[in-house]
Amino acid sequence: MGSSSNHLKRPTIHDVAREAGVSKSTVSRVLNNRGYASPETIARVEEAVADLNYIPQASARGLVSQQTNTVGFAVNDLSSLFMPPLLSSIESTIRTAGYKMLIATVGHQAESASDLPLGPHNTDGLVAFADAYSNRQIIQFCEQGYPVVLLHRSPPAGVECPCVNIENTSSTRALINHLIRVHHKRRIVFLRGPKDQQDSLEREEGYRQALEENDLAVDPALIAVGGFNADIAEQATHELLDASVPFDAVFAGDDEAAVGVIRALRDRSLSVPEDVAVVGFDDDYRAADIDPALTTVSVPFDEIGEEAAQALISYIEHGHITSKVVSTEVVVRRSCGC
Amino acid sequence: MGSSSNHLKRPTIHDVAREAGVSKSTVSRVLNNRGYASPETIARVEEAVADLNYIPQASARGLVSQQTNTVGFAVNDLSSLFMPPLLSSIESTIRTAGYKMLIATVGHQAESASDLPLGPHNTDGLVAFADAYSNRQIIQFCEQGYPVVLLHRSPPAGVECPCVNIENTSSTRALINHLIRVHHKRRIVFLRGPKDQQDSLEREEGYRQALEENDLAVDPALIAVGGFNADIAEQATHELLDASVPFDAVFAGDDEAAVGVIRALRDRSLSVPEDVAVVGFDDDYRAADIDPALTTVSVPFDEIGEEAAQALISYIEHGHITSKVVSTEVVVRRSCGC
DNA sequence: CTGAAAGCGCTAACAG
DNA sequence: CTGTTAGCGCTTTCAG
Repeated sequence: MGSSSNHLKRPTIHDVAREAGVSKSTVSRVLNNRGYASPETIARVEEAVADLNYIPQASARGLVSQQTNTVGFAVNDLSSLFMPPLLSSIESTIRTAGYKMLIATVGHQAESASDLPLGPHNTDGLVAFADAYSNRQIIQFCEQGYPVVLLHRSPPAGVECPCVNIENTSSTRALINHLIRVHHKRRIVFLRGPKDQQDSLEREEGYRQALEENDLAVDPALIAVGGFNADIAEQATHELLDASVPFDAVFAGDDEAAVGVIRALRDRSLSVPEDVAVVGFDDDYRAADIDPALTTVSVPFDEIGEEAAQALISYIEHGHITSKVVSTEVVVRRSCGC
Repeated sequence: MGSSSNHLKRPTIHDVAREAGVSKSTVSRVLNNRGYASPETIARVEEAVADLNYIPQASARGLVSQQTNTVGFAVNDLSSLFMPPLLSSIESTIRTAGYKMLIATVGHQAESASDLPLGPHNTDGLVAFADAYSNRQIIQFCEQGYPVVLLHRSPPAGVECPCVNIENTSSTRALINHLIRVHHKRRIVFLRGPKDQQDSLEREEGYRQALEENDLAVDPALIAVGGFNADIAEQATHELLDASVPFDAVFAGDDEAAVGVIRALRDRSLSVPEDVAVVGFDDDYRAADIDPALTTVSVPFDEIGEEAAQALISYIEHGHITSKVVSTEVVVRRSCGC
């Protein structure tokens, strides 16, 4: 491997030292401005650095300092629509703090340890999205004292670990209440997200609470799986229709799924919101522009990303462990009937 | 920095060697399966590795091997809607090839070299999106023999460098021809993307060619800046309307801008496509679901990402330099009048 | 088949 | 204020 054509050897600190007529340690000192150095020495070193176009090698620094100045971001799927704001805010926050960002999609399976994609061997800490890492792995990280911040999930029992979550239950309750009280919907479908995902569980809880509050029974026939995914939700909607389960509204679990539900409904010549109201969760990029404009719950992904990144940095640098639940808010548009 | 609570020291190769009763070199050999080792030695080492939960430290490996097994992806903006498929395909391709992915947004300004976010000091190569890096920097990378693959842009004059681009001109020409020939549009606005961006330039060229082909003059009053951005495009549309420039169609430059154009038109009580046809470029996530469904040009971002990643890997590992133009295709929906 | 020894590029005491 | 001296954890000749 690594046999490209013309590899000009990159200059080392030694070359800079020679060029500037000083020792390596002096060069190191001025580069990290640690300790004093005479103004003219500094100038000579800086000139040599510029001349040779010298940049210190990250692995050499990392080896001696035992820090990578890199943080990881582990996700299950990079292609979700809320990733752009999330990634963008995390990246900019950690960059401002002087770190680099290593990204990996983690399949929850490849945990043969030997090829852990992100961990203490290559990062100073990481943000773990939802169920990218297993409980076992998270516990192990915590016990090792390796900084991890959980995103969209809570710590496993018994470990203390910073996390940032969103408010799911009460906003879902408000959303469903709107459907029931304002639009007089009675048979509301709920589409679950991926199995055991905390957001999905909490949204289901909000759904149940709203029904209860209004003395509506929870009909198991109205609960299906949308997987936070348009295709799965589209399919699920068709199945509900095929089974002749009567319903007058759908809470799709998230916006992605809502798009699938709307497609299926249209396909069956049902109109939204007249025949069936559809609501989502996330208020993603497209929510305001699709037809009909989607009633949903807005989630400030950029704020979440910034909080998570900030929490990680403060954990890494000061050992502070801080958690946060960011609030969300119902956004009423046309798809609910308004 | 780095003073978290309870840092249990991670095991080193030395600990594994002691635990397994062999030397460090033997452990290294079995871990990288280089050279022979007796089956029982292998077993003992593997057991020790598992027991101690040992993972080799990336910087130590990198220092000695002079490879990081990491590639960079440099973008100007992580929050674009085509990032998810692009990131996802790049990440999965390079992960399959055994690399990690370091991501950075590069502001084209912070090139004080000393803090180059991605470069030979921390990666084995990188994919550079559009104008994330300046010509000067790209040339320097090439001269150093540092592998760079350009995405959505061509190499600066004089350097040879793999790149993957999309077909802009002919698909734009086809798109505009459709507006002219099928829908009899005569005054078609073109909204430029970011200054000097190659995609924007090529799309403008396609626009001009189509007009010429149909003996229509290019009216400078119909060319404005949409910046590949909804807000800017919305604003630009309002300005055109305010200036009473007559037009019957808009090619927004990309889908993002098209959404902004549609918003502005609606705001002025103009109907799309009846009063004004609107077309975009990219066929992003929302294009099919907005109102009206957007006529656009579909761009296979996942294919592009995979090609770029593949090109980079083959450059890094074999020194092969291969370029590619991926083809795009007009997708006719409702917003053009169909 | 395995161990000893050297060194990757850098930083961090410690003297001067 | 600056140079000398040790390593950081790992891979890799080179002997055995």
